[in-house]
Amino acid sequence: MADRTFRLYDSMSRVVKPLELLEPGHLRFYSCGPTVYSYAHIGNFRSFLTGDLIVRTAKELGWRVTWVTNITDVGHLTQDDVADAGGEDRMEKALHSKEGERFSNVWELAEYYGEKYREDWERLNLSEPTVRPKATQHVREQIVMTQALIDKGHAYETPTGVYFDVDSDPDYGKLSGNTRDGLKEAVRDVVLDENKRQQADFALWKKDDKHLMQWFSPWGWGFPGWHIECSAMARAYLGDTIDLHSGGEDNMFPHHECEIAQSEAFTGKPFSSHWVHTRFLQVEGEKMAKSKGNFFTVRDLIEQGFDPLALRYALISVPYGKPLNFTMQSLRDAQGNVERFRECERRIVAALGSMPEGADTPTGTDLERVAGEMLAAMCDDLNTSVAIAKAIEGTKIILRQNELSSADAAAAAWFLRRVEGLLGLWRVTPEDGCADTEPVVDGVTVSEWIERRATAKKNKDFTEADRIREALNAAGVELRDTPGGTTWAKKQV
RNA sequence: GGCGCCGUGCCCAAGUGGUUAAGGGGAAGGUCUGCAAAACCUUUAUCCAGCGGUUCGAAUCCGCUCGGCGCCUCCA
Repeated sequence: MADRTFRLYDSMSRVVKPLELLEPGHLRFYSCGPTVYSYAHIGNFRSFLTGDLIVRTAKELGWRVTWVTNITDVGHLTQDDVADAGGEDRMEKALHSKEGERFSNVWELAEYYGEKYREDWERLNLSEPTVRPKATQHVREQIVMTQALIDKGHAYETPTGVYFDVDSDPDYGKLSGNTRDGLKEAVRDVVLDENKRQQADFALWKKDDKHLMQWFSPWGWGFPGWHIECSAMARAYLGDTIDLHSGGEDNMFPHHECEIAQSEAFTGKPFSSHWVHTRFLQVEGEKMAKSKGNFFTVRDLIEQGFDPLALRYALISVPYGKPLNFTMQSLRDAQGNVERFRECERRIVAALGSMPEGADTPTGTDLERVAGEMLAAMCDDLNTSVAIAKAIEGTKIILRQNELSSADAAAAAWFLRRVEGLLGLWRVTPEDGCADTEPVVDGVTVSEWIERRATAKKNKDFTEADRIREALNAAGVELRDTPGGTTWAKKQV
């Protein structure tokens, strides 16, 4: 397994190529995280899930992974509007919105949404990053880097801020394909400013002593430019050159382009060996937008009763490099499939009493083969469609047998753990298991009801048996008669 | 205006030069069952928007036409 190559599309060279590590067996990876001014939506998470899947695949390959994904808790310009120095940024805008009324300041607002973001992250079963730095905790590094860029002649100060001099970087535009000539039009964080040398020059520091979040710097009170935070944090935790950097497709320009310019001008070394960008998702064939009424946050869908793992399934069912058409139907389709993994778990537990640990020697050669194909699919530019198909093929092999032998159950458990590790579409039911606490219906436990129903059935009292089944069903408990007896499961949406 | 993507069965969707075009949903039939549910099995595209070309050979490459979408601006 260790000799497998992990191939990913690289946006810089525009070709699928093996992920090459600076230090063999150790992936250093930075993913752009969200600006926490609101609840994260499913599009945000499609992009974060790409990072998660890369990390999972790398770990299945036995690599050590240092994964940094930031939280941007500083607001940035919503428009290229320098005339109005008190103009709102995204954080301020959120604070002044109806949603934001309950917060007393932007710091509280950022803290709140950052916390909610981590909750969604956990519910969608993303792996924990090694570090999750906040931009506000690294302002000092950003100031140091900005000062150094001035010293090296790559940046200059104006009455409104400090700007990166795009002309000082002959490679500027190498990621996005944008040329300086093509950048006559203003872009994000490219501020209209008479004092700038070039329209395309972008802000490293904005002078603003009225901004709600401000820090003191060699250039007075103000706040850092958006791009510099990622350059500073990536370097702080991962070093001058990293193996891989990811983000949404919209990050390619200007954000990542500017990060490359800053970091490489600062260190004189290549910034990242590999770039991965996740395509946007659409909803019912259209761009997801609040104005279109097809805008979904993760928590909306979960509160509507959808299984978080089904949402995860739907969001990773199409490879990251293609647009994903998210539909309610696809979410319902996903539900039954994540349930299959749980059904496998029930069969295993029924056969062994619990999920066995350390069953690394599968007796099921079929399962071993399928797991290998599943990993191979992920190594092939994260072909999640094929990997999921393989996971399902595995469940069929397991569920085909009505009762598992203990050897087969051990193999099945091993396979489930591969699905868990690589795709995250199944997770062990928690021990303390509030999730699986036995429901009590009308003051009687489900197992007691099952016994009463068995008695009724034995006495051919099918009316009573069906009445019990219906009552439990109405209470959200589904009964399943198997050759080995009756089991139950909570009904899914 | 600049750049780019997509069009595969009823729906979602993998496959991008060569055996029988993955997988999921749905539908139909079957096994099991008192009935149901769950699970499993079987069936469901001689064909990949249309037209033309390259090739021994194309859903996969090239051109055109039609249709849908995205980025370039806050956005993952």
